[in-house]
Parts: sequence; structure tokens; C-alpha cells
Amino acid sequence: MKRPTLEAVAARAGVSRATVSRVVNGQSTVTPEIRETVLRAVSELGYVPNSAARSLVTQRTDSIALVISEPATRVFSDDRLFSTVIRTVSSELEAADKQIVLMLASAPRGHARVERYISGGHVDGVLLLSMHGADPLPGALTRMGVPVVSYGRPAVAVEMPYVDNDNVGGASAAVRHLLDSGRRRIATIAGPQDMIGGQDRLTGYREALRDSDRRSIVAVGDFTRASGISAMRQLLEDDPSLDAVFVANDVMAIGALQVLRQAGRRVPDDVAVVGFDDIEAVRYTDPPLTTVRHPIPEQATAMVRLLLTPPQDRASDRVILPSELVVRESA
Amino acid sequence: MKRPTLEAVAARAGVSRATVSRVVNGQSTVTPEIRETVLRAVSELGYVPNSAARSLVTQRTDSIALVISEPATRVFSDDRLFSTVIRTVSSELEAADKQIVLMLASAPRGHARVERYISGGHVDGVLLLSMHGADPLPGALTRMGVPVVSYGRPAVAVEMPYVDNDNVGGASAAVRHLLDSGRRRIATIAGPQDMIGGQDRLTGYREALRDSDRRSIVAVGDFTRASGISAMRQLLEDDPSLDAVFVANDVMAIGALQVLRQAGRRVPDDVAVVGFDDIEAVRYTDPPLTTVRHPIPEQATAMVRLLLTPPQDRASDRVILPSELVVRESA
DNA sequence: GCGGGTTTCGTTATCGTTCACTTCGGTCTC
DNA sequence: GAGACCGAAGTGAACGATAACGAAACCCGC
Repeated sequence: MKRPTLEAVAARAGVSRATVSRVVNGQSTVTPEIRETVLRAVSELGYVPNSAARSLVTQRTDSIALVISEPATRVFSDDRLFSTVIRTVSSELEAADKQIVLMLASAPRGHARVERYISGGHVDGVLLLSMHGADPLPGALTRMGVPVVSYGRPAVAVEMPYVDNDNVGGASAAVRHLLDSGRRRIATIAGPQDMIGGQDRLTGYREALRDSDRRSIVAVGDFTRASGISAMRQLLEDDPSLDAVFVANDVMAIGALQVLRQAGRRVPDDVAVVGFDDIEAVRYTDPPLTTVRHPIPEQATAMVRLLLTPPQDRASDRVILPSELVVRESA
Repeated sequence: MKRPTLEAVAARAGVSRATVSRVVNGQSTVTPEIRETVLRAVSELGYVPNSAARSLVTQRTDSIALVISEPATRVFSDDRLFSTVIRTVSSELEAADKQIVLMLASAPRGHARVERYISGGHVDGVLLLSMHGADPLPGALTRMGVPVVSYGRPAVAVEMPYVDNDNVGGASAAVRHLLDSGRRRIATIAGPQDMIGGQDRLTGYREALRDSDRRSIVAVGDFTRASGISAMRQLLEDDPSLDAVFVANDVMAIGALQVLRQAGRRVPDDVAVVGFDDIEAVRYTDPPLTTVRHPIPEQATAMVRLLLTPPQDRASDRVILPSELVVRESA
């Protein structure tokens, strides 16, 4: 009833354990004839290697952790990011015959759990989704010597391989689009400034405006719809004559659209709106939202590739992927 | 530089390996004084048990697999389902101090991979998301003797613990709502009939109609938006006088709304529409969609609880959770 | 103060692999 | 034709933990 062991297979095939091990692990130093016999014994007994025993001696686990170091609400506010990353990472690791251990680490209890688990040697590497500058996890993970790659640029303090999209470039492309279409007073609803993405998108906005001679009008949100609503209200109050808003993510942009409508401003006639992320929902807003799309699958793929490449073989420890402006009806 | 072992801790604390093991595993048969000494040695050396060695002898892995046995496109068409299940399962398993291994198994290569992995004893149990009646995975998994719980009722053929929402009840509640609001010709866009959810929701529609004396008008889709579009077109052609549609999921309903608008039918004035799932996007459709919400977090939680409860301690092997009609503007 | 019964701790075997070595034929070379 | 050499298979020792078993040490009552 219990699972057959290497020993059993060896006995059945009339060879030693070592030979069976060689066959199972695909070493070439075994006579084709014997290899056949062994393979037959393996399939007859339904042998599958015991992973615990194997990784006890090899020090490998063939599994990598995908750590989401965010409070659940933030990560999942944009479902597409999350599911796309998981899906892409999954299929990419599948090709490398590695498993995914998923860890949602909401601080601080989750952090301790993650650190304990990772330092326990359960995984060969870590893919880290962390968007907070103040997150202690990137630092902690690098310190324990396990290979890590971050999705998105981690806080400046830590040296860590990462793959990011061009937040700065995407944001300034959005703003330039507004400038090109003749908008004069372009405000922004920025993201939280403790998040790298929030910082970079604001930087992009500022850079684009600096090249023109427009004044910057900034309100800060925290990437939630509610914050988009209150930020938009504040902007309208601060500068009633604004004719465009660049919003640092789509979720807040949806809130902004709602406020604009309530305030009797037509979009895009009176006020143009551009979002960021290109989440599913913005195709169905009224009007459909012009936004910046970043290539999530490519980013996730690059992340896995980077992790699986030994440090000395890497062309670079950082990869930046281009963002793309998707023009719909709101701007 | 390498990680300290039990041996090292034992040496430092001046006791035997066994005692350290007892302390680490929280056995009570150890003198408080010695326990203190050991714990100090543990923290001084930063000892963390080697999981491979442990599970080699205990036969446990403290991790469970979450297997998504669907082509990616289907699972992710409703992002909320996916992310909510993951999030809930994750936090629920966290409480039990178990890890979650995520496997996306698109047939058939994925199936072989999953079977190999599960039979390899990598996990203590399996949470299975499989919505196809013809899926061979539920059968295969039960056969290999590993504890499994299914999200949603599996195909009739296999005997397997599961947690499902009341698809039949939810669908008939939706149809009754249409009847109660005076609709006379109520059509349905059914889901794929090789999926349990698709079957059950159609059953609910039929049951509700049977209690009245209305005729059933059925088109079948496959839960994608495109199929919702073509199904709606077909329905309008078959019966131009229809005044209500119950759509088996929201994604198809979005397609249906689009077709109705193009056909010049006002919703809900000319045609009432009810969806199913209550995905995020239907709050922003025009008009916002009336739909049936099923309690995904509760379902996921119940699934984990069921898996962690030893079979002999279970009150029942199947749990059915109620669905709830969410009335918005489309019906 | 002594025997029986508990605690408490140490010894040792074991789990299933892999890896470094050894061994064993057989070929090659001079 | 003998020794060096090489490839293929076997032997034995880790790997790091747990658990069964044994041996002290201790308690108790008589």
C-alpha cells in the first residue's frame, strides 16, 4: 500500500539503488539495456521519487515562493495585476518544472511568517511583489542570501534585482498626450508617495509639465476609489478651471469620473481624464477611459527569467519595460 | 555560514538532539529550566528546522495544493472569484500554519504534472477548483488517496467532499424576480452544459419557469463575453418580443447588454437583464446590472475547514451555501 | 530503605536519496 | 602480454530530523 522506494525498484530491476537513481535523474552513464529494465520496473511499481529525501540531500526544493507583500486590499484592488502575474509566473515556472508557493504577507505577522519560512530553506528562490518603500521584507530577504527578484523597483535602500515597467515614461506620455490635445490646466491625482509606483508616476507628470511651462496641480490619493473621489473634489475646489486630470491609477480615475459627472463637467469635453494600469473595468466606464497600459505578462516573465538565471550569467540585474498609452474616449 | 542543525543547538545547550527536538516541537515532557536553555541556544544560533529532513520522517509537508483545473481563460474571466478564493484560502491556511502550493492545471499536460506532483507526496491535501463535468482530475486525485475538497460540485461520477453555492436556488430567485416584476417572456443565456455551474443555473431557470406557465427560451453560451453577444443576437432573432433575459454569468451579461443597446432596446424598460456572479465590472455597466451574488469567501473558508477536518469528524461531506439576489437597475 | 511507577532525557535506528569511492571488466597502448 | 586507463555498476556514508526504546532519576507509600 505504501509508496515504493528506490530500493524496491532496484530489487525488481536487479540492479543497485545508485543505478536506478542515475536512470531516474537522467544521467547518461548507464547502458541503454539496463536503463530500459529500470524504467520498466519504475512504471510497474509506479515509483515516484520521494521529494523530502531528495531535497534533504540535494539542498534543492524545486519550488519558489511568490510573496505578495501588501495588505490584501491594495493588491487586489487591481485584480488584473494579481491574476496576470500569477498566471504568467505559473506557466513560466511550469516550463522549468518548478512549483509555486504562494504567500500573502500582510505585515507584520505575515512578514515574520514569510521570513521564517524562507529562511527554513523551503524554497530555492523568491519572487517578491512589494510596492512600499518602507517595506522591510526586501532587505530581510536579501540579507538571508536567498535569490530574490522584485516585481517593481524596490526601495532605494536595498540592492536587489528587479523588473519594472516604465512608470515615469508612461506617466509623461500620458501628460504629453493631454498637452498635445491642447489642454492648458493639467492636474494630477498622484498615488501614495510611500509607494514606488506612486512616486515614479508623479515624477513622470512633473517631467512632462516641466518641458512645457504649465503649472502643476497635485492632489494625493492612496490608489483607492474613495481617495480618487476626495482628491478630485479637492482639485475642483483648488482650481475650478482645470481642463485635464492625469490620475495615477485607474481605480482612482473611476472615482474621479464619478465626481466630474456629479459636478456637471463633461468628459472629455470639459475635462480630459487619463488613468494608469488599464484594468478591465475602465473599458466599461462612461466614457471609456484613456489610460496607460504596462505589459504585466512580460514583466512577470522577465522576473522569472531573471530569477532562474544565475547571477553571473545575467546581462543586467534590472529590467525596465516600456509602458504604452491606450487612447479611448476620456482624453 | 551554513544553517545550524539540531546537533549544533544540542551541543551549545549541552543536551541531546532529542531534547532539542522535543522543545522545538513543543512537547511538554521537558523541564522548564532545560527548555529555557535550549530556546536560548536556538535563538542565538538562529536555528530553523530543516523542512526536508522533518517531512522525510514525519510524512507530513504542512503544505496543501490549490489546484485550478481550468484553462486559464475561463478561470480568469471572473477575476474576483479567483483572487477572492486565493486570498481567503491563504488566510485560512495561514491560521493552520500551512503553506499553499498553487497549481494551474490546463489539460492535459498540466494534469499529468499535477498528478505526478500530488502522488509524489509533496502535499498533505488538495483544494480543487474544477468546474468541468468531464474533468478527469477529481477522479484521479481521489483514487490516489490524498484528502481532497472541491470548490463546487464535481461531476456526478466521483464521490468527493465539496462546498458549493446554491446555483439552482440563485437562478430561480433571479427568474422569480423577473416574474414578480411582471415580465412575460423570459429568456435565458445558459452557461456551457459541460460545466456543473452551467447546468445548475439552467435547472434553476427551468424550475422557476415551470412553476409559472411561461415558455422557456434558451440560448447557450460558454461564459465568455463573445458568446454572450452571439447568444443574445440569436435570442432576439428567435423571439423578438422577449422582455427579460436571465444570463448565467455576468461576463456574458455584459455582452448581452451591448447587443441590446445596439438593437435599440432599452434596459430595463424594454428588456430586463439579470446576471450571475456579481463581478466587479457590473457595477459600472450601463445600467448597473442586477445579478446573483454567491458568497465566495464563505465558500472558500468552508472548503479549507472541510479539508482540515479529519473525515470521521466531519458533520457532512458537502456544504451548500445560499446565493443572494442583488437588485440594481437592469431589472 | 526498598520496590514499583513516573518523569525526563539520551541512544539509536530509520526515512529515501544522492554522492564520493570502490570495484570490476574490458580495451588500449607500448 | 602486462600495466595503465576508462566506463559502468555497486557500496557505504552522509543529509537532518523524529520516534521508539532504554536508562537514569525521582517520587511515593509501606
